[in-house]
Amino acid sequence: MSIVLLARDLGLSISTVSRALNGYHDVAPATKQRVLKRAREIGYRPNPGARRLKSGRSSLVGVILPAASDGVRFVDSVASSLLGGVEVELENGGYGLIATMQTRNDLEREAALYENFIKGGWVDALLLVRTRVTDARVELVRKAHIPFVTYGRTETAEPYAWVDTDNEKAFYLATLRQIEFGHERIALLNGPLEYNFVRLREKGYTRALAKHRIAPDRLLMLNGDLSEVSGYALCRSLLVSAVPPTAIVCATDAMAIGAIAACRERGMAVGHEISIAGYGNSSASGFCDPPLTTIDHAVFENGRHIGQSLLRLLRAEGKPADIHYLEPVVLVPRKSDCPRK
Amino acid sequence: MSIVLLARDLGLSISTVSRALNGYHDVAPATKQRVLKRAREIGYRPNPGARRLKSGRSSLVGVILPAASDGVRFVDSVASSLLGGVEVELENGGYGLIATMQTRNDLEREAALYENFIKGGWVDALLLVRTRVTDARVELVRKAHIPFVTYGRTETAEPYAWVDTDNEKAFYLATLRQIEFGHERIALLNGPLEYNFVRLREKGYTRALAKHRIAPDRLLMLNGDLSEVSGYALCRSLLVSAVPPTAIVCATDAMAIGAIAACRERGMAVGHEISIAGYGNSSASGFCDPPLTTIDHAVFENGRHIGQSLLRLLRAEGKPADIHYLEPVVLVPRKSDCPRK
DNA sequence: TAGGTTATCAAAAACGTTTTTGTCAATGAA
DNA sequence: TTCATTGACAAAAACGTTTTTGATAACCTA
Repeated sequence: MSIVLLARDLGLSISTVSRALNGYHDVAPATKQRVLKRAREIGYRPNPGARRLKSGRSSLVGVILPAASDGVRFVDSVASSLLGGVEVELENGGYGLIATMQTRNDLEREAALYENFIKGGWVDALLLVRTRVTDARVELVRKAHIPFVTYGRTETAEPYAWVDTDNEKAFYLATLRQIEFGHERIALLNGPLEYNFVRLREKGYTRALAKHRIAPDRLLMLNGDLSEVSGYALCRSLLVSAVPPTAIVCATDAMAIGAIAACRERGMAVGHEISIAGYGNSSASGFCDPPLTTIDHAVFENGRHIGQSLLRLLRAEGKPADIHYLEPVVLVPRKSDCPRK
Repeated sequence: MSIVLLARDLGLSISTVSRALNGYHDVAPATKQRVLKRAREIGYRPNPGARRLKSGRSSLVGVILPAASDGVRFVDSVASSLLGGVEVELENGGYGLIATMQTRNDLEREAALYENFIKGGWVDALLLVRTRVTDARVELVRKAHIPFVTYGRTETAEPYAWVDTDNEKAFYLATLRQIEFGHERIALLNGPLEYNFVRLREKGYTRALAKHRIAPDRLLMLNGDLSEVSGYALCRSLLVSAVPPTAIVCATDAMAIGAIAACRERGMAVGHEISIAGYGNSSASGFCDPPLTTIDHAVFENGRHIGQSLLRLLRAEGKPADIHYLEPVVLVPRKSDCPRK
């Protein structure tokens, strides 16, 4: 019964107080200031449940963070910066960010989880991360008529708002660098094919090969989860193959670090006898041996773009079809890759 | 107007439907089943705002994830597993977990953030992570009369519910191992002293030294943030000092990896000429060169304990003073540490 | 001066639940 | 038979907002 107390304290009606607080124009500037001041003094906080119930708005944006248990983590390295950026922008716009965890990676339960989260009515908009090539969530959320932006693109007919890193360019650059080093047998250690960014990286890789008329070799394009273990195992299998690659580009720095370990195990000098590149410019990438040539991209900035996009949608300042941002990437040359021997 | 539609559809009163849904005993078993069945068919979901408004319960537990920008990250490696465990347990108990981000590490703003989050009334209970030696949040949350459990302990007079990893034991073990290797000048690369786990690790370290009557040397106990960069810089400063250590125990695997890089730079063979140990058993720790001797602990299990503790508090099945869990740790010996030369 | 417009505030009706209180019949005990 | 008890449901009052609709006085304009 908080706004009534505030109103009583001020000798005003509840409605006037409410309208003053919400910036309506039919309240005198003087009283508006008086209300604002007293509200601050008294520490008044509108009950979000009541506000949500009446107005239908919660001033909250939601995100569901994918599972961590299956090795394909999101919460880890990237999310921290990304969500930080989102939060910073949303805060400026008077919105908050809440996240909930997705413990299992089960498509059936995923739909139910999103359904619950949306219909639950906790949030005014949604952020979708880790988009798949075909992603049922996009349709599900669209049907719920709730504004959303995706981090990463997906294949769908209808236009939607997205922010993405230029994965295709990243692997085009990384692969091109290996080709310019004289490599022809270049392996790609990629992630699970269901994810859209994995496809884009493959596309960038093959485009670079095509530019130099190198026929892509299916045996050199491997998929794992994004971890060190996976990078180690895949690289190991490559090294014992009939015609091993002379260069390897990896979908994550973690995979590259695993690959380096596999090479070391077989006595191959990475950065001399074999060329390896990673992706992400993780904090570890500069300190492994040899320091990793990798791709840097401004995740925090990306988060800010997402936040801004969400605000535009929430304020109906733009159509989803017009809201896109492709984050540039930059190659960070270090010592893990080298000219062909 | 959803429950009224359901009630009308069933030919029952709103109150009966509500009481059936909430498991009260003054509704006939037959009608209860009928209501439950129809509710499922129709996809009825009680409006959480209205429920919260009326009953004061939201069935949600909240956690505020500390800043990521200052290098002392939490969201990264640990939180992913921890929150996964929390979520799994809460789900069993009919509760959800929501998180919000703390973008800046400003104590003033932190208080306001917690105040807002609690008074906002979104959650029924709170999880506090990354506890400091003296932590104002604990008092703040206690005064708000909302159940909470901390991950990590703190110094406070009043009893509270906590779950913690045995940091003291971990560094006792790690240091003891170095002593048994014959080392006497053992450095400790620790985190920011404000955090309680940092103090506990220092305590374990000094206890091991004391056991073998080695006088602790303040010059060997360094503090940084938990990153590779920091580990690199601190190790570097140690190596150029008058009497460099022969062994280094680090507060994180990341720091250890940075330290290894510093040693490599000076041509020192880690695992032969110098002994280094990490903490956390991160996925990278097994793949760096040399593979890292480190401390493993079951973060996910820890999360489950937190979830269970929260449920006990929410159901008033226990007093905070009785709810404690100290997670055991185990040393994972690998190749980065070695006997003194 | 009369009529309409505007500025400022108030009254009251919602929003969708939960919970308190009440009703009514059936049951049991005396 | 009578009166208290119980079992199963319903009516209605909240919870704390926002929003629609009204009301009053002050201000214009002709």
